Amino acid sequence: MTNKELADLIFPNVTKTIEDYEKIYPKRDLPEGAVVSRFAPSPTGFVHMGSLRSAFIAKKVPKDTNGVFFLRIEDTDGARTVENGIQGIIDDLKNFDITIDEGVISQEEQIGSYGPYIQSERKEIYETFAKYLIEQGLAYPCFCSAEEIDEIRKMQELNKERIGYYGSYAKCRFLTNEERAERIKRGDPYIIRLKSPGDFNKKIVLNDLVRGKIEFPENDLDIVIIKSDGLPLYHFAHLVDDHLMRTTHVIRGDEWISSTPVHLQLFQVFGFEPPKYAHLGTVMKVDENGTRRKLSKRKDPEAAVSYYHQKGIPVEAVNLYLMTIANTNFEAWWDQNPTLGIDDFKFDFKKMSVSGSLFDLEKLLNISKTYISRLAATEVYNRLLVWAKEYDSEFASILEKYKDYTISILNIEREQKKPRKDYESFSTIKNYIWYMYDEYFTGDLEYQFGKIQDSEEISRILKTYIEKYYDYNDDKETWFNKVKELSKELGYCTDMKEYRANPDNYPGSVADISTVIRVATTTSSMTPDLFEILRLLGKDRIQKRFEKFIK
RNA sequence: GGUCUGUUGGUGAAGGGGUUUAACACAUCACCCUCUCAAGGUGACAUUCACGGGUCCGAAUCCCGUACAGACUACCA
Repeated sequence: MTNKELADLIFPNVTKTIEDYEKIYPKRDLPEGAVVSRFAPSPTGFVHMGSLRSAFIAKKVPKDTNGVFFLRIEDTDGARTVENGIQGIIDDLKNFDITIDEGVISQEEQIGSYGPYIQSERKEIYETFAKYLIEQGLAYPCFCSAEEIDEIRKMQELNKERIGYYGSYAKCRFLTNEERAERIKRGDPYIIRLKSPGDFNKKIVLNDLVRGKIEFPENDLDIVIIKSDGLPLYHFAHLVDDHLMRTTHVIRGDEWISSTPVHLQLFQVFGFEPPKYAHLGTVMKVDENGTRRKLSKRKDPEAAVSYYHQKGIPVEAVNLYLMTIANTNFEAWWDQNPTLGIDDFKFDFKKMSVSGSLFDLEKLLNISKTYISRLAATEVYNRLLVWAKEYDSEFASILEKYKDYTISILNIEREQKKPRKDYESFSTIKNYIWYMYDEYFTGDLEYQFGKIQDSEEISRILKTYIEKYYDYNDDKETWFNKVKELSKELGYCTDMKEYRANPDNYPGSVADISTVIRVATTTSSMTPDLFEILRLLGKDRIQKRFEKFIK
């Protein structure tokens, strides 16, 4: 029995050939140096910070080179697939401004002419490639059961040999085509394995874009290419898809590095030019007990990309952070080119850290703070509103009701050379400005007075201030001079240097007087510029808030 | 067990044989500025690059070994 006959027996319905597919998916017509890259997750639901980082880089490189970035869904394992998993991935990518040129854009819809981009829809293509291999005698059906494989492994462990289906352990490799055909006809379950041409004693070199030259022994394992459910295994799907989709760069996590010899071999067997590989270090995190470990979707809320969306951390800030951990020279560049954005920066694989970087939420928040501080107040308002509409509808309605007022609040200490950096995310803004709204300034409030606690004294300060000194029309300088006059009248020190030198000579200073006014109007001793706050609040509200303390 | 990879301050890291007394950034601390806070400014923060050998006039940088960590070693991706 010939290999061709065996191949026809196994894949009777395959009518197309590899050549046919080469024509259907021709070489891409792209400018010199254009990179075609992809993000290829399993539909397990959410995108993890580490995957987002991969997706970010996989998108960035084509963007820099006028190439193509596509999204492929790797759903060949039913056990991993989650309901609405595809939608979850699409949403997460969308939320982080990772737009695709080709691929899956919704549960039902795909764009691009190199599809389908969902692996379960490509079964026929994989079969065509597998059939070719069988015809060439480069693949064979394997009838070994899970138990048999298990036994082989145990024996190998016992003999301290390399584990796997190879050499003389690859029992089904030695079956004749007649035996194979007979068992297939008999209905024995089987899978398809590659007849590996590799030699473990020979070396194969991978030129990784991030790590440089890595030497491996050749793969001599007869790996599974088609499972019993008829779907391909990752390695085989990668070969078929990335060849046909004309991927030039495979950018993926470094957990794949060990299987690259298999992938290289597969490309060699077909005579295809392999893509370039870039293996990215794992994103780590420090555990409670101080050890490093992979950022975990289960244990670390900050690992889920949706966390940032919920927190209202601007996408740009997350991207800026990803860029700083992706390319070590980005931060310095950004510092020198504050007006330029990520798009103006050219990514370089050589400027990547090889070992896994530690995920630093604090640094991300710092970047976020800086980013928000550089936005115009109206921009902050608009984005705050978008966030609030999704996560805090009560706040959203207040924001809408007092639009101009809110913008003025957000503008405090903003339009200056070094803007104030208070807000790390949209979700925290409310904590900083709630007291500006009467809707929130009700009920039992907790006032945190400073040095001056005596209620008689507080009453006296506020009463004198509002009756004698306060004038809505004062400018900032006049306003503060009046606070000083008030302090003087009540016996407090108006010169901070003098006060610090001789604190015992005074009951307190102008700072303490300011604090009383500040706390009475806001409950907090820590606020932005008090003059601005008083001006925005207006006399009526100030008076009303003072009443609580004036006897 | 095998195969790969990595290890520079609290963190991200630069530097790949000699102008590095190890850049820069985040964090921390101190001081300054200052009506509070934030911001900003100034300064402090690794006598040393996991450890042990070797090569060299000279090593964080090259070589060997050890330790530790991670990945892979599935009909998962």
